[in-house]
Amino acid sequence: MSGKCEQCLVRKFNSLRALTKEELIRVSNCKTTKHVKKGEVLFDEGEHINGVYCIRSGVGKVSKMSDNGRDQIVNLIKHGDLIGERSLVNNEVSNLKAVAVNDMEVCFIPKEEVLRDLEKNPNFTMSVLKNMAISLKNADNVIVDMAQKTVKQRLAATLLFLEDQFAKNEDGEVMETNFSREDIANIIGTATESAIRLLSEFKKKKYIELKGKKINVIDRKSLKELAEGF
Amino acid sequence: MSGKCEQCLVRKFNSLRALTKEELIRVSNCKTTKHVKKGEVLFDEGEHINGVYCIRSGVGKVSKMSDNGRDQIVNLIKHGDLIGERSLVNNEVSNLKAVAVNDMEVCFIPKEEVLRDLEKNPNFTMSVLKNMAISLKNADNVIVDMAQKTVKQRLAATLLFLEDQFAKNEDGEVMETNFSREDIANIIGTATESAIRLLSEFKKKKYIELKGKKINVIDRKSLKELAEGF
DNA sequence: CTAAAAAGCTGACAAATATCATATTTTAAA
DNA sequence: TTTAAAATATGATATTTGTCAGCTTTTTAG
Repeated sequence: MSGKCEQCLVRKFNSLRALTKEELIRVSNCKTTKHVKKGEVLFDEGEHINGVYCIRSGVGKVSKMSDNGRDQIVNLIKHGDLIGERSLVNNEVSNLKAVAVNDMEVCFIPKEEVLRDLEKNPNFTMSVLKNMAISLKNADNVIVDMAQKTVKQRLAATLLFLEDQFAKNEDGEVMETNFSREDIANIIGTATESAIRLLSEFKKKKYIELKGKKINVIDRKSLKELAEGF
Repeated sequence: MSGKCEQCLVRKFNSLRALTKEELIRVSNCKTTKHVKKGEVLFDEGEHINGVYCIRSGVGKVSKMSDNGRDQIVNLIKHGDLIGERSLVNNEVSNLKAVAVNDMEVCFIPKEEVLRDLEKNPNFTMSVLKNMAISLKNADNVIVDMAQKTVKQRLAATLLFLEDQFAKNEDGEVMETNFSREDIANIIGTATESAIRLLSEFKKKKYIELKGKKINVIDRKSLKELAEGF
């Protein structure tokens, strides 16, 4: 155990903020905290998760293996995110795999406690419902982009997204995320070589700077126009 | 008004089955029934839906316009489906457009009634939540397919899906759905010509029969293998 | 019923993307 | 530190997919 949920700021970002003080104390008492090193698996496809994870720090990738044997990343997670509610709600094994991209600190809240709160606290349930509705809307947008945009457009959009969401950590400091070229390819759904090639092209056109794994966007406007199809 | 919800079998297929008898009577009294002719718009992007639609009969396509001006179909709806909960839960205008593929009969339940039931009946809320979790899982699968499968594989998968889900109506009779070649292209995310070309190829290979709009799958096995990447 | 419009179809070609091969650089392990 | 393995990079080429053009068939409106 590491710290109390009542004092943890991370919960402010997710549905746990809808819990009452008493519920939060109960959660705090039954939760476990876990360190997941870069590259380690938080949970895998087909696993019974039996609870939800609340991300305290670090970055993770959530993916699903496709028939052709390539992992497709369907979500990225960072501090404040809650993951596992879906499998929990439907009482199913996980259909996704979560791997740490950077070292992560996560709290695990057992299923029973979450289900109890869902039953007893309508505010909590509505909050989970709202979050799921937002996720579903985002998923629809991703489907449209995957279906209709070129790889180049998707890469441009993804670079902007990563800059917005993962360039700084919870304290606003510059964060060194460890997304590999393969990760980026698996986000946009293309071959690793294609992703690398396009990154080189963007670099040549001075849209971005490449410093090892760190990608700095230097021409937001051009990337944005590209992503939206100019 | 056309019939009472209490006696409508369609509700058995969706979250409305979680309502109590009293709630159902209230719903029945405030709902309105609407006929939507083939090609007509049920609701459009940016519109305040202000309620949910329960589909009694017919088939509809749910799509989103992409930046490049092409509609991407993200969902197909038929009898028993409920649509509009997402925008309702998040109190947002619709991000999607729904158009009738065949003549439809739909019931509209006003927002206030649905919100009231969500607040008062935890079983209903949990049911909506479960359905949304299922939709989210499906959306993830679509993302993976869009990103990782070829157009040919996606067409094969879509033909099987349409055969399973839309070949027969609510009474088990053969249903003549009116999906155009363009609709099919907009489901799999490709150019209409490409979809047509591949359909011709599948016909030549005796995977399917083409009789006007009606597409009959005659070699499920081959299509399945193709879709899964043999 | 008939004309016009829309949908369906096919070919030719161009553009986008994947694959394979190989070299270079970076990272991790001994 | 040294060495092996992994990640990154780039070229050559094959495959897939999109676009444009023209034609035929089907549907719709008058």
